[in-house]
Amino acid sequence: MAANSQFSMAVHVLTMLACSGEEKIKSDYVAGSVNTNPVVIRRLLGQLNQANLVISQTGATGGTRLARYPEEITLAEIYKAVSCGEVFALHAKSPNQDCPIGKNIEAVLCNLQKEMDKSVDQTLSRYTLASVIEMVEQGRV
Amino acid sequence: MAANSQFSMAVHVLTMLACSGEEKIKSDYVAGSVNTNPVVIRRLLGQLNQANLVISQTGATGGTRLARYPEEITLAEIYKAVSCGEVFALHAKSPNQDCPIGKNIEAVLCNLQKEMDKSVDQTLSRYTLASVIEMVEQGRV
DNA sequence: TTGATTTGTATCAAACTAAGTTACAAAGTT
DNA sequence: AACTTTGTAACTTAGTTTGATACAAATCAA
Repeated sequence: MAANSQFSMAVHVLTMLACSGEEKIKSDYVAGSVNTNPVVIRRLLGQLNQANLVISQTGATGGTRLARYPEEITLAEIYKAVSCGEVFALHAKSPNQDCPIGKNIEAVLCNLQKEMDKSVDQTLSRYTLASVIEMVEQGRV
Repeated sequence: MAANSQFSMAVHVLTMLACSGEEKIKSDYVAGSVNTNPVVIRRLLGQLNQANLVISQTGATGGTRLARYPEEITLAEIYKAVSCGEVFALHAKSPNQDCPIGKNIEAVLCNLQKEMDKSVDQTLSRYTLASVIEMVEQGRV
């Protein structure tokens, strides 16, 4: 399965917004840097808006800017905003409940899933948008 | 995007094999418990076979059994065997290289990706198939 | 007020992926 | 030789993602 690339795009877009400070940026401009369609960007910004990460404005001088300072936005928040928030999925179809393993495995996996999500969250919480900008500016790898 | 459910299925299948000890199990039987098609199971077992987690045999008395003891198989190995091994994907299309952010963001994300993968690996390494069986048997949640 | 611009969203098509199904060759047992 | 099971190819179906077009609603400037 192809992993979600929306998170990468979101970090990219938010980094651009962060670098523009208070100035509002247009979806057309962002689309140019991300190399995609403006509507794709607006859809993504819609999700980030719902998560209170950005503020958008319609109209002639409209556009989008960050809702908070880059130091106050962690990558964990961004991940939560655009991902299903699950590293792996539980069974699509429920297992056969007559099988003793099938009956109990789901609960075990569900707990494991929660633990994984916590682990991912902790790792991503160590970074803020500000730290990403630093790395990008320094060309550090 | 929908996360991969193959890992869940793999853990389920391997738990069944573990509970059967040395006895070989047929894909038809497994399919019944997982509630899917035998060919789907055989495809999955093919991946697990390539990762040296199971051993299969064709023929009238054929089937599949674990290649190692359940204590020696970690969930991290299973995850690696059936997943792309990436929590999130990098940009599908490469960003615009004329943009200073687009130019450097990929390297930063790539490093972050590696760190995430390591974090996931560490968490899953704490569990073996044997510990999963314990949890399933105890109906512990 | 009018015209221009931009977001937000609906709708559609194309591309891709995953899952399920059928079919059958190859391997192994009796 | 007859039977069973895996391994795999080929195809269909369903679901998701991406890209594109279109347009209403919001906002600003003249």
